Amino acid sequence: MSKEAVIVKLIPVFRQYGYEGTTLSMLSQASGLGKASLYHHFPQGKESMADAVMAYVAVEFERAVLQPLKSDRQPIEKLKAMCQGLNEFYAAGENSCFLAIMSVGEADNLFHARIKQQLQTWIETTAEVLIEVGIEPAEAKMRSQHSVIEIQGALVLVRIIKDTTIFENIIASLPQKMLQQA
Amino acid sequence: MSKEAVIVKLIPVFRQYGYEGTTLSMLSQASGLGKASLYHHFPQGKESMADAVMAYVAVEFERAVLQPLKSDRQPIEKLKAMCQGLNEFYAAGENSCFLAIMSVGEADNLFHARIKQQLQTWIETTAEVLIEVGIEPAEAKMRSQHSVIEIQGALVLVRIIKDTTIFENIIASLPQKMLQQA
DNA sequence: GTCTATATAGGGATAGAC
DNA sequence: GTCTATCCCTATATAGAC
Repeated sequence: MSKEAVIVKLIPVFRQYGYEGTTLSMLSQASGLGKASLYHHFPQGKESMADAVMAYVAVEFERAVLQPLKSDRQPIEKLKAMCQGLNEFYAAGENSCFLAIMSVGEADNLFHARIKQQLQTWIETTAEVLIEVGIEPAEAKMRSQHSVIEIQGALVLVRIIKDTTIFENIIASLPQKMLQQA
Repeated sequence: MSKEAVIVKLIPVFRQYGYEGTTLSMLSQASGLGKASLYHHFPQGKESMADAVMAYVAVEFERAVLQPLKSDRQPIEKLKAMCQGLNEFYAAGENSCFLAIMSVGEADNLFHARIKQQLQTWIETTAEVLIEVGIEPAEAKMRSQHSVIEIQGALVLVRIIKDTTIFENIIASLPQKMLQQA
């Protein structure tokens, strides 16, 4: 099995149980590999498995969410494309955000710098699009940050209330909200 | 030491490390009691410690956040009082929300029903105030839910970015936002 | 009510055969 | 590259003295 194929199978385990709630037994079962086989792919053990999963997911996020913002379409179209990417990336809200899940406990000690960096890149990349339509940089940053707040909050609520329309409504309202009176 | 005094000392451990990231050794150290002494207070072990902590925090939330909404003041004053309570309860955003932290992994299996119930009570109690000023019940629920989304999202961002002004800004804007054009 | 000491299970991790 | 078998450690939990 390719390393990438293994990583893909580990993703849902870390996402559901968090770093410390995930055990090698779970990862073994999810991947179909014995524990020792996992150590062949990840000599540093659980920590490097989480590391690989985070890196893989970051690339997926870049592709699904950030790339659309860097295309040469109209700003409104870019934002709509981002929202489509968000809907896909978070499976309509059913997927918890890795950045939120991994910013707790020991995982936070291990990955904090990367998590913070990723979140800020997201905010800044979105802000660029707003600046493009003439919104003041400071205001653009605020709006962009606010959109991320809404998304993260919606993901928490969906996890608890189990109603994906909460997430879908937030996503649907995002583009207009971000550009309003611009 | 009284049971309540013990519970208070356990709170920050579960809040920072989550249910599965918290160990009895941590709880022992935080409380100043030996592991066996903790079992005197909580015969069911870690699960009942988390249970007691969740119940205690729920009472604090009720007092700080929900009670102000049930006073006989003007609606806008009630919302402002809630925001003051939120700021206190979440320590200006430095405290992660227990409902969010405990809705992950094994803890979610143990506590999901209570967590969902608590979140919905919060949303409904806030909605009552909006209905009081003539907002349609459906719209009141939406706005109320949206305010909780913003709070939860802000708590996630503060945890990662470590800037409490994010939370404070959200809180400051809440009352007006909830009542706008009502 | 708190302690020391201990039991038991499962966690992460490794050795070495195939 | 995957396995079986095993190691060591820590986690949860208990027994029983004080």
